[in-house]
Amino acid sequence: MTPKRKRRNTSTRRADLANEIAEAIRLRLFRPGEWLRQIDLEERFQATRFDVRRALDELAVRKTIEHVPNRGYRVAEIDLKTYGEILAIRVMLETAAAESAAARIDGAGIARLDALAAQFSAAVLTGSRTEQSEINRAFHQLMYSFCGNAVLQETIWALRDRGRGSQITVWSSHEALLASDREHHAMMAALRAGDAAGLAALVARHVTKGAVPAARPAEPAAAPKLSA
Amino acid sequence: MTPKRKRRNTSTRRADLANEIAEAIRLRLFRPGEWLRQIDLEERFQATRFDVRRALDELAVRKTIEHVPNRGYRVAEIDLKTYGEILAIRVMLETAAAESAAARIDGAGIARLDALAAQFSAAVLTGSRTEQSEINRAFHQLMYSFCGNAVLQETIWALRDRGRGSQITVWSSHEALLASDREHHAMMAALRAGDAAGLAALVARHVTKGAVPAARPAEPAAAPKLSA
DNA sequence: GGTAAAAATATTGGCGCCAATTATGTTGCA
DNA sequence: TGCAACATAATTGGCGCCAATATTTTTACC
Repeated sequence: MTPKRKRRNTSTRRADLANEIAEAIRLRLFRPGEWLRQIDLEERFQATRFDVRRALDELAVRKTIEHVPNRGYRVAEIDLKTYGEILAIRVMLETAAAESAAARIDGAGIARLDALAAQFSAAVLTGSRTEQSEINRAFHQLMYSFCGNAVLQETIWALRDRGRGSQITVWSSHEALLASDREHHAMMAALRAGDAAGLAALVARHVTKGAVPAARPAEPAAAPKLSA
Repeated sequence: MTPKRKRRNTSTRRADLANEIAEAIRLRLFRPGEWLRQIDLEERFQATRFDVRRALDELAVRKTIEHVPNRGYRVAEIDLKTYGEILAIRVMLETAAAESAAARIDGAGIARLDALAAQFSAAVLTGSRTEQSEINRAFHQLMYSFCGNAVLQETIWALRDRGRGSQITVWSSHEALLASDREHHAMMAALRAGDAAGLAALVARHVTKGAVPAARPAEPAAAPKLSA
């Protein structure tokens, strides 16, 4: 097994490695609390130790992982309080982004979003959990991309990524998954009708209800409070 | 000039250096667009080159500075569009934080805030611009600290720091400075009355009006829009 | 056999060296 | 003098080495 490409462009490598690792964490290839050994990452991503360390540092700043001196880096585990805090902020930002998107999206955009909603519907039946997750991500990403505020989008995705390392089952049951799917189509209807307020309300519920603590899946979704 | 302390605790050094540099940028010791030469930073902060590079990397991730490969790092210059986008988000988050703080602050907290408001009033008359700025920062920091949402606070301050590298005069005139001072005291009145909605409205105006483009200082503050 | 000390192993992380790149200064030529 | 090509200096940044620290295994002793 000779190293296929020990060193490639070197400038793109550096920048993307952090995102590659972040994606692996999103896909649950590394679980919350798990240690990320530098040697393993070197091999898995065919990168130099130096680049690995840089990427880990970046992810630590982004709070995706946690750094323990002389122990290493591990996927961040966030407690329920912090998770609730993140949700509260997400509700504010995502409703705002959706409202703005409703006012700015055009026909072509709606068509593309529709396609993703349909893809999700299909994935609910046949796809894997990670497939569903990625399509869901793409749907919301595309929707918020019409809000016209790049910083707002960055902030939203930073928060979503940060909330990942929690003991939360995003779709705690198949019914929850179906509910998400229905809500996507309801959002599309609101978008087509130009009903910004309605869309915002849907998004608020979607964000809050989509993620239920794994321990108590039947808990009714509380009204979004600012503190957990 | 012998180096007083070339290496100190080494673990705190690393973590704090980024914040020290960030503070220097806040205080305008480095101006937007200015290059941060690693050798200079080494000497000024008595740190090793390695630590300097780490700190610069961190600030680049935080978007406080910008990295140009093979050129180095420079204080980020943000355009008016991005600045507007940041303001729009800040209005959302800071009004929410203020509203929550109003419901949770106690008498002792109000007293401490009052002290800072008084300090600001004094600094308006006698203090330097950076003094005013730091006291103002402390005032808002303390106020938001009562909101009960740590992530929200982090997010707010990340955005405030990020908006710093713009061609904006925060207090474009002495009148603007006086207005800020008056608004601080108005906020205190709202807090004492437990008027969360009133406080939120004040904060929204404060955030939006406090920062006026230097080029057109007389422009009336527009209603907060989501996109710039 | 169980526990504690000690050795061996594994992993992280500080740091210096120097190649690559860019900026600056100088020379030669029209 | 103005411009371009070249030489020189300054600066960044990749990377390997190995010391410091943590973890596991072995050994020794009760």
